[in-house]
Amino acid sequence: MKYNFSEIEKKWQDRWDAEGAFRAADPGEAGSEKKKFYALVEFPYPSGAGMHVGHIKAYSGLEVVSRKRRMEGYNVMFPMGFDAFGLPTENYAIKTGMHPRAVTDKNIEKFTSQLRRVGFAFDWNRVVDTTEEDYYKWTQWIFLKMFEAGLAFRDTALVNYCPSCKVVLSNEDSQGGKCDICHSDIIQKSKDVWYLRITEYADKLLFGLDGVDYLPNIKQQQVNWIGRSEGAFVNFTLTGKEDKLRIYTTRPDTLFGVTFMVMAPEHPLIDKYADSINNMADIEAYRTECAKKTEFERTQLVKEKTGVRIDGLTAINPINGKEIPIYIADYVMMGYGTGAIMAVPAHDTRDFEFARKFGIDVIEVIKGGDIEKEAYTGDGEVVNSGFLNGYNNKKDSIRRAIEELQKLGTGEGGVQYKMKDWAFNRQRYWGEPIPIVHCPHCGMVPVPYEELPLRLPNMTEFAPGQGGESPLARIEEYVNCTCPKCGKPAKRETDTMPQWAGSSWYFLRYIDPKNNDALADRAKLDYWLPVDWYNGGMEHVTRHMIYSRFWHKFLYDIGAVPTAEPYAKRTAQGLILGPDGDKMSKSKGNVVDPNDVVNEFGADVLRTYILFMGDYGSAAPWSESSVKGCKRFLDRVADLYDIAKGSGATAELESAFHKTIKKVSEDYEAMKFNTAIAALMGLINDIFDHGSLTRDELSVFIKLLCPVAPHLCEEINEKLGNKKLLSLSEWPTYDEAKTIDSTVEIAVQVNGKLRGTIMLPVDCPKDDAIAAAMADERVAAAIEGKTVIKQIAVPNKIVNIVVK
RNA sequence: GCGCCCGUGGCGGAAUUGGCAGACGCGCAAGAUUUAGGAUCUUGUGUUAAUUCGUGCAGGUUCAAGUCCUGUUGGGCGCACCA
Repeated sequence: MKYNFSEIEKKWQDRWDAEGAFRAADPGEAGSEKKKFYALVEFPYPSGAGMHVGHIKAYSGLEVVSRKRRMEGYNVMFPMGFDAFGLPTENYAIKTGMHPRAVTDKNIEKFTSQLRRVGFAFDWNRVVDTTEEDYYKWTQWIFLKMFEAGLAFRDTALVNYCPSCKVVLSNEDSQGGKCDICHSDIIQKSKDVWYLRITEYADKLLFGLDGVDYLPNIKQQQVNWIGRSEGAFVNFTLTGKEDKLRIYTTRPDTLFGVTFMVMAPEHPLIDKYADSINNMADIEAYRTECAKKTEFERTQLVKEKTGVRIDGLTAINPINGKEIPIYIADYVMMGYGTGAIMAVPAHDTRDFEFARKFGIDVIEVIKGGDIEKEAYTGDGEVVNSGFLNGYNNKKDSIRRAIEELQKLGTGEGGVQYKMKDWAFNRQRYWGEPIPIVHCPHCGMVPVPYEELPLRLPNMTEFAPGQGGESPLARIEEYVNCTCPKCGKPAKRETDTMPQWAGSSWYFLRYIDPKNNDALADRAKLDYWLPVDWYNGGMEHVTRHMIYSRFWHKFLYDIGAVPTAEPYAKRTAQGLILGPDGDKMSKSKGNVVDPNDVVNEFGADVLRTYILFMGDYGSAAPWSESSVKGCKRFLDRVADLYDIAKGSGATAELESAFHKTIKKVSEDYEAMKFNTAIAALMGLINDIFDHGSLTRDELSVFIKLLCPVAPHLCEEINEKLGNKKLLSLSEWPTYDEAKTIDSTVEIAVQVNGKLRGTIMLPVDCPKDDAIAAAMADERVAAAIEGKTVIKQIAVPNKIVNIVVK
C-alpha cells in the first residue's frame, strides 16, 4: 500500500472531527453508562513561538492511554485548553502595540491548528481559555469565596524595589542585587501584598498525599516543599521588659545549651525597644546593609556569618534562669518560624560558626561529638541539662522538655512549615482583575457575585506604572467606583492575579465549560471527578500541583466539589533534549520544530518516534536518523496490507500475536511506550519472516498500533473494508494459554557460567530438567572428572550445576 | 550541605520475584537492486585466539548479581543559613 501521509492524515483528522469521535459523554447522554476515564494533560501557555516537541511528548503519553481506554469501552474525557494570561503575551503586546487579547487569540489559533495536525484525540468541544470573561468570572468567584473565608488577605511584605526606577522587581529581575533596567542597587521595601493563606492547608496537602497515586519522587518533592517540622515554641523573657521573645526550635531538649539568642534584622521587637538599645546606630547600619541584599544573596551565597549584638537587651532562659545576650543576624529569616531563634552552638552548625566568630560560649548538652572542633548534630546522651540528663533518645528528651515548658507556662509543642503563604497579586494588565473595592468607610469590600466577571478594561498602553503600580491604576473610570456596601465613592483594587490562578481549577471547567450559573454543574462534577490520570512536567509538581490541590481542597470544604483530592494519579514525562544532548534552547540553536517533522515525515512518524525514543519518564536527546527508523517502520506497516492475504496463521505467528497483544496492552498502561513499539517492530519482523498474514491478524496489528499512529492505521482499516472508525473499534484481547509456548529454551550453567541451552517442554519437572542438562554434551564436558555438589533447577528458566 | 534519581555496545535504549545481558531502533560492514546518488531488500555486527572477558570503580551476600548490601567516583534533579 502506498503511504501518502500528508493526504491521509488530513483526511482522518477531518473524519474524526465530522463524526465527533472523541467527544466525551456527559452524565445522562448516550455513552455515559460506560466506565469514565478522565485523562488530563497540562494545558499550554500559547506563546508566539508555537508548539515545541516537548508539548507533543507531554500530550502523547495520555493520548495513547486514553485512545486505548476508549477502545476498551471507557467513556473517555481527554480535553485541551489554554493558560493564556501572563507576561510574555503582555510584553509582546507592549512591544508591538497589539492588544494582548488579539495576541492571545492569534496564538491560540496557531496552537490549535498545530495540535490538530498531530492528530490528538482531544474533545475539542471542551476547550477552555483562562482569559475569557466566562472563564475568569469563576476564577474571581473562587477568589471571593476565599476572601470570605479569610483565606485571601492583605499584608505588608518585603519586596525587591528599585529606588531609581521606582518599581517592584521580581527575584529574576533583580539578580545580584542590581536593577535589571538601570543597574542601581536594589533595596528591600515593605509593600502591601495580597496573600492566599495556603499554610492553613499545609497539613491537608501533606496528609492528602497518602491517598493518591503519584510517582514517588513527585510525592517526595511535595513533602519537601510543604516542609513540615515538629518542635516547640519557647517564650524567653526579655530582661526588664513586658514582651517575651518567642522562638521556634526543633530541639527543645537542648535548652540548657543555649548561650545566645538571634533575631532577624527586621524583627519588630527591635523597633519597639529602640529606646533601651544603646547601639541603635550600629543596628540601623546593619539593617540597611541587609536590606540591600536580595533574597538570592541572602540565602544562596552562604558565607561568613555576620551580625550585631544588641546592647541593652538580654533574655532569660526559662529553663535555668540564665541571662543571655541577643544578636541580630541575617542568617535568621523573618519569614520562617517566629523570626528569632535560641542558639545552641554546640549542636547547630550555623550557631557554632556564629559563636566562634563572636567568642560566645559553647556548652555541650548532647554527647557524641567533639564540640571543640565542630557542632555535633547527631543523637546521643543528654548531659549538663538538669532534669534532662541521662536521656538517650531524641524523641523522649524532646517530649520531656516540652512537658516541662508547658508546666512552666513558657512554651508548647508546635509545628512549622517551610511553605509560605502564596503572594497573589501582580502589578500587570494581562491577568484576572482582583474583584475588591477599597472603601474609606467600609474597608475592603468584595465586588458582589452578580457583578462578576469584573472585566479587564480596554486600554492601549500596558506598561506598568512608574511607582510600580498596575497599569489599571491609570484608568480613572475603572479605579473610581462606588462602594458596593455603603454606596459612597471608593477605589477599585488595580492589581491582577498571578499566572497560577487560572490554572488552579481548569480541570473543573473542562467538565462543564459553558456553564453560566456555576463553575460546573454538580451532577457532572460528581460523575467526572476525580481526574483519573494527570500527566505533566516535573517543573509543575510543586507550584502548580500544590496550588491547584489547595484550591480544590478549599472548594471541597465549601461543598463546591465532591472530592477532597483533584487528581487520583500523577505521572511526568521526561524532557526532550537537543541532538547535542543539551536542553533545547533558542540561543544554542538546537531546537527541533515539530512542524518540520510533520511536513517531512508525517504526524504518525513524529508521534511514534517521540514515544519510541526512550523511557517516557526520562530525558532523551533527539536523533534525526532514529526518526527515519520510525518512518521505515510505518512504511513496513503500510506494506503489511499487500501481504495480508495469507490463509490461516501458523501456530508460531498466532502465539507471537497473543504475546504482543498482552505486552502492548500492559506496556501502554505502564507508560512503557518504547517497549510496546519495540514489541510491534519485533512482531512485524516475524510477520515478514513468515511471508504473510491474515486480514484478521492485520486488523489486530493496526488496532494495537492505532493509539500511536492512528492516521495510518485508520487508512489500512478502511482499505480492509471496514466502515467503522478504527479509533472506536474494540481493543484486541488475548488468550493467556496462547502466550505460553509448548517448549522453552532453558539455560544450563555450571558453577554459574553458561555452558549451553536445552529445549524442554513447559513446566518440565525439575528432575527431568536436571537429567536433560546433565546429558548435554557441553555440560558433560564441563563437569568431566568433577564432583557434583548441588543441582539447582528453576522451572522454565535455568539449571545450574555446582561442581568441585 | 540535605533529599531523591541515574552510570549497560560506536549511539538511543531493553532486561517480572536475583535466573541465557545487549530486545527494538540508529549507526556501521558486506552483498543485491539502481546509469549514479538516494531509497529499498538480504546478511552480519559487545569483546576475544578461546569454552575468554564483559553492565562507572572496589568489596560483600548468593548455586546465580545490571538487579540486593557496603564503600567510592562521575552525572542529573529538587530544596537550600528552615532554627
